[in-house]
Amino acid sequence: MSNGVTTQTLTEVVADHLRRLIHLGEVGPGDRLPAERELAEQLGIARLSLREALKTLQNDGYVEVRRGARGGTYVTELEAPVARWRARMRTVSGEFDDIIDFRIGLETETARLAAARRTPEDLAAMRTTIDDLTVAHDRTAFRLADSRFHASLARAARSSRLCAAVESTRAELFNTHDLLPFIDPVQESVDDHEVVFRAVEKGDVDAAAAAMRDHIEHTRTQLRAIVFATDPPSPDAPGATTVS
Amino acid sequence: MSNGVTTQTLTEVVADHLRRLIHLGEVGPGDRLPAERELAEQLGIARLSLREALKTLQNDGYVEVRRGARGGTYVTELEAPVARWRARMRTVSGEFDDIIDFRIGLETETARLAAARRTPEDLAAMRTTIDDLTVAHDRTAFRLADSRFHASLARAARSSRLCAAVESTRAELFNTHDLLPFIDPVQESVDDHEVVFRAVEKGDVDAAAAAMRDHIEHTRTQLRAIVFATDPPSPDAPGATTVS
DNA sequence: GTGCAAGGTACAGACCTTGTACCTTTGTAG
DNA sequence: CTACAAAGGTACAAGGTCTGTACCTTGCAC
Repeated sequence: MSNGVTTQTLTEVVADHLRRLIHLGEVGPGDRLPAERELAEQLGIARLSLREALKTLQNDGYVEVRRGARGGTYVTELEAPVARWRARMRTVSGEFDDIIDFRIGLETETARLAAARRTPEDLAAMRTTIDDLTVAHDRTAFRLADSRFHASLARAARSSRLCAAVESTRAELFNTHDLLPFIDPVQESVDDHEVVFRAVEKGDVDAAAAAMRDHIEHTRTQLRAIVFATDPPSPDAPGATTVS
Repeated sequence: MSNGVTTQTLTEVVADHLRRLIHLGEVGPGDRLPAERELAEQLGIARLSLREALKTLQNDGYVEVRRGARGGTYVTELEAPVARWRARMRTVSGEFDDIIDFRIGLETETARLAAARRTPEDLAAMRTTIDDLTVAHDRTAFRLADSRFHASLARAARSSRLCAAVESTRAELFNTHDLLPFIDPVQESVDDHEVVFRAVEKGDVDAAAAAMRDHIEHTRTQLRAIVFATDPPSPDAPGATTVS
């Protein structure tokens, strides 16, 4: 009738959770995570379970752990994970476009609903994230503001499922700005967000959906150029099957 | 920084898996599941784990278990789960529209991509499911054909994420045809599918998306009437907090 | 060089999952 | 009406996972 089912271990769940926070930019390179005991309590798990998850992230090159006073768990520059992600996008056929197509489905509808349902408070929240985006002076700040913009849009759409799915899907992509030196794509991206915002503000559902589609297609183009560049900035994997 | 994380037990995962098969119509009222030993092997789990999951489904009124020769696990008429689902949709504010909105986002994009990418084989597969739909003579057959239509569309869209998400979301709704005696909504539904199919066949992406949107809005209307009817066909729960 | 705030390690108890063996119920063939 | 076979029902021991608790080690700051 059907095939296998399995459970994840707590360690895996926690590792995924933390990885997602990093991918979404909630914590970025150089940041320190809370102390183990504290974080374990926040997550409602035993310290050992957390430690195992951190071990995984350490092996994957997401964090490094230092002992002693001023010790703790610090997010790395993410070179290794980015290289592995890039190798995977090149290797696994269709994966890249699959994610982008999915995002388009989710986010165009989100934009549409947001345009129909947004309150003045929603608009204010979105405005703030766009302002943050404009003044962002480094990758981490930019990425975080970007995530927050899409999240505030999803909140304005009043759809918890869209909200959750948008976030999950964003977490599957490293943001452009982790892959490139912090340069020109930025202005285009800021403009895109502005266009979406204006349409949502006006309450023009079709324009909002169209603007969002354009924005994500721009992202597709940018990312594709980086992922499939023949001149690779790859610090690690050659092109082989480093896929986990 | 964030809140709790947990794992599911195998029992929960298996129960969800089986519940989903029932919701999707892969097995319907009166059907018998494979014998415990056999099913456990298919799923790659111990018999005890499966038994615990079946116990859950039994308590929830999805299946009944009979002993002896000709014994086994049989899917019920689903009255209790449907009543509980209905109570929940009435009670949890916004849940109902949340699910429908999400479906619209997923399935309009699916239709759009399917129209752009479908091969002759895809069209043939879709045609088959529509034919099944037309000649379906009972709830179960209808529901299964309906699920299959949407699945074949998602396959034509060549997007594994959309495919998976469409299926998951469909599993969150009991199909209309479990909620009503088998009557008039059917013809409208068949026509809707036909319209979507024609647009996909023609390769008209906008028409396909629009047709799908209309179809799901029709479903919303139908379902809403049933869920929020003041004259309840409720065989079980009054209207109270039977929500699990 | 002492204090202290981290991470590192160890261990026992509770719970989950598995594999295996055996018992009970019940329809039906002979 | 008896015996068989095909199901579910029960029991148990071994191994894995998660938790709580206690204690050790490292290395910065004063």
